[in-house]
Amino acid sequence: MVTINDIAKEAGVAKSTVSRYLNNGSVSADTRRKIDKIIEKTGYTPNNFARSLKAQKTNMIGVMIPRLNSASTNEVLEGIDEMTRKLGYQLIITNSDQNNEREFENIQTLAKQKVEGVIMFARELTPEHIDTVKKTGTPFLFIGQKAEGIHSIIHQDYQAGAKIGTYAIELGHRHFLYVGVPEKDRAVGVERRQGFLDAVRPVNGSTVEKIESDFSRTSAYQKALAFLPKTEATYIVCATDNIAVAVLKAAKDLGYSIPEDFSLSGFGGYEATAYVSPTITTVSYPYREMGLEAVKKLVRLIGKEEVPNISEMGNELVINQSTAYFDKI
Amino acid sequence: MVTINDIAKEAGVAKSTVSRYLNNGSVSADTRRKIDKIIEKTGYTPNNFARSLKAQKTNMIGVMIPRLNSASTNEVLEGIDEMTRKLGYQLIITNSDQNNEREFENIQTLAKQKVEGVIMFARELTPEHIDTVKKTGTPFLFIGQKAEGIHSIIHQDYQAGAKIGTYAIELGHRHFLYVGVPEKDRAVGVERRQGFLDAVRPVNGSTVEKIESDFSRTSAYQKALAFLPKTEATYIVCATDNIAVAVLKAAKDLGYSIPEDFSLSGFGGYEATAYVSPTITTVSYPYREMGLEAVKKLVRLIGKEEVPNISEMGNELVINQSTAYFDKI
DNA sequence: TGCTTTAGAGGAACCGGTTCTGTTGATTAG
DNA sequence: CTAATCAACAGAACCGGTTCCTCTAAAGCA
Repeated sequence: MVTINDIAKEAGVAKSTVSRYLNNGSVSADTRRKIDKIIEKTGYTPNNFARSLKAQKTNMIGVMIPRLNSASTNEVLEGIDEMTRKLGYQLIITNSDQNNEREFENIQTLAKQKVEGVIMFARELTPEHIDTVKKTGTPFLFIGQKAEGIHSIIHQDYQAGAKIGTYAIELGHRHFLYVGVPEKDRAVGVERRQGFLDAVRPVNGSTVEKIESDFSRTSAYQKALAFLPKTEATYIVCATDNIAVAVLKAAKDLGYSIPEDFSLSGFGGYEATAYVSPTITTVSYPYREMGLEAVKKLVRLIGKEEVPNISEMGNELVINQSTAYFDKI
Repeated sequence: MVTINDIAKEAGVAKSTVSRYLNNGSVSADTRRKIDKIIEKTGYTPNNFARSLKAQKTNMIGVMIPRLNSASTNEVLEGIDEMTRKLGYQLIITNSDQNNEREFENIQTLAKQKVEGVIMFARELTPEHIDTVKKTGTPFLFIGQKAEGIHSIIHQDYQAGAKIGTYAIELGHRHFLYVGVPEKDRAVGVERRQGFLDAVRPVNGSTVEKIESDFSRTSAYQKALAFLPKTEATYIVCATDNIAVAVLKAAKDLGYSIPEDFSLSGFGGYEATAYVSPTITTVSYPYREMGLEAVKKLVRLIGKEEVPNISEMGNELVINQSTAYFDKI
């Protein structure tokens, strides 16, 4: 590897001069030209490690995601990437594969890497998570879940659930099937559902059947195949767009028509909902903006500025073809 | 920040002792206990930079992707992530947003970061790319495209195209519409198409109309809306699954039935093709395996082992519901 | 008991940069 | 003409680790 010493030696100057050349200036035109040429020739690039070591600043931000193949995660990531670059930071992305052990590991790894802050896509949050995070002393920002004493940025999941509930009731539906996800994910598994339930329950004669899937399409598809024939629901609420796409597919494969036999909706606002037939009604979340906000907020945290503990992102009901009036009342 | 010096001072030992404690051993049980306690108390984590600086080894691998919201990229990334972790490396992911300038920038950034090797998802490859890469002196591996003098791992795109061509001819189709992507992406834009054309052209009376989209669904959807009504084709070949999903949607919106009015196929084997109706015939690519292979190959390159210049991954025709015999001959 | 071996620890050098201090020769002000 | 100023550069210290060399005291051996 070519180092600053090699450059200095070859140019016949002190390495401090080369360093000055690389940074602020105060180098004569003559020396400048000499160094220029040698760097060009050798293809020298300064070692960022050595730099960071002295500067006590790594300019790196860590991101921890639960899995790589999630549309929502990737949209947030795009936002993070954009803002990160804009603010002059470098991203280190680690994947935990939805595995708690690997999350702990990754928190450690990022700490060793001396990233200046970490954005973590939270799923299930155990006390051990909170503990590990606090021990690092590194600024942390959770995305998607809130936790005592740690800054976070979340969706208004309860409100999103309520929007769907209210909308479905307005359409005249009274019998619902809720395809949910495990409660370990509080935001999606509990709050989103609760918002829906609270909007629907007060209405006379309403019923809600519940089944639980995970976040994968295969699981939702299987559950739907088994459950659709025996439900009395006229409206199927899916906890995510992915689940909705899978349930739609299952319904079609069983010979049902959407929205004639069932109305159907998801949450998220993924592109996929617009490229199936019928297009799926959903609540659209501002993923990209969330990524932008997350980085801005983290950077303020790094700079030890005052930042509100919890930020919430809004969302918006998007009515598509998969939902219709229940006119057989 | 807590450093090894702080630990040493507090324990009343030399920092070399603490270092030995952290690494190989040769520390008395007594001292070990003392240091143990202090590290626990202070939450000390060794600074990887300082370590790398001395060790001349960063244990980092850089990955450069063109965009974050691509299903195929993410599947390859999963494979990369898995193998990377297995072999004890740390991933730095940079996104170039399909922008050449940013690719050059990122190559520089990764070089400064002193990653031990880089896996780059190649799109358009200009001489400047090759040049920039070679100048870094860092081991590089291209995914998806080959380039003179740089190692790469690619799909058998020509063969994949030929598979679709042969299959469509067997079904009795003679008139084709090829929805392609720009030729700047040689693998997808040229070779995949050429494989198809070479399989189809020799057949008597066959015709191929061509339109060009980009990799986005919106673009493909718009083009299809305009073009489907006037084509004489009975089989639509889409250069990617994403395009196929969009064309399917457009066809439905125009009132066509698939495969009754048109047969339709894609390339890639994304999950999405299985969750639309009808399911889409495609060629399935081993993305995850490609990621695994890529890291293995790169690590061999880093270790200066002999590695074949180009590795090819196979692929497999997956027949689904979107293609049918053309029986009106 | 005396000599050799070895475990455990300290000290210094080193990795590749940045930055502070000091020196020198030329330029400018008085 | 002398004193003050300044640009340009050299040299040394430092960042937080690792590692090599050296020293000492205890253990092993004859």
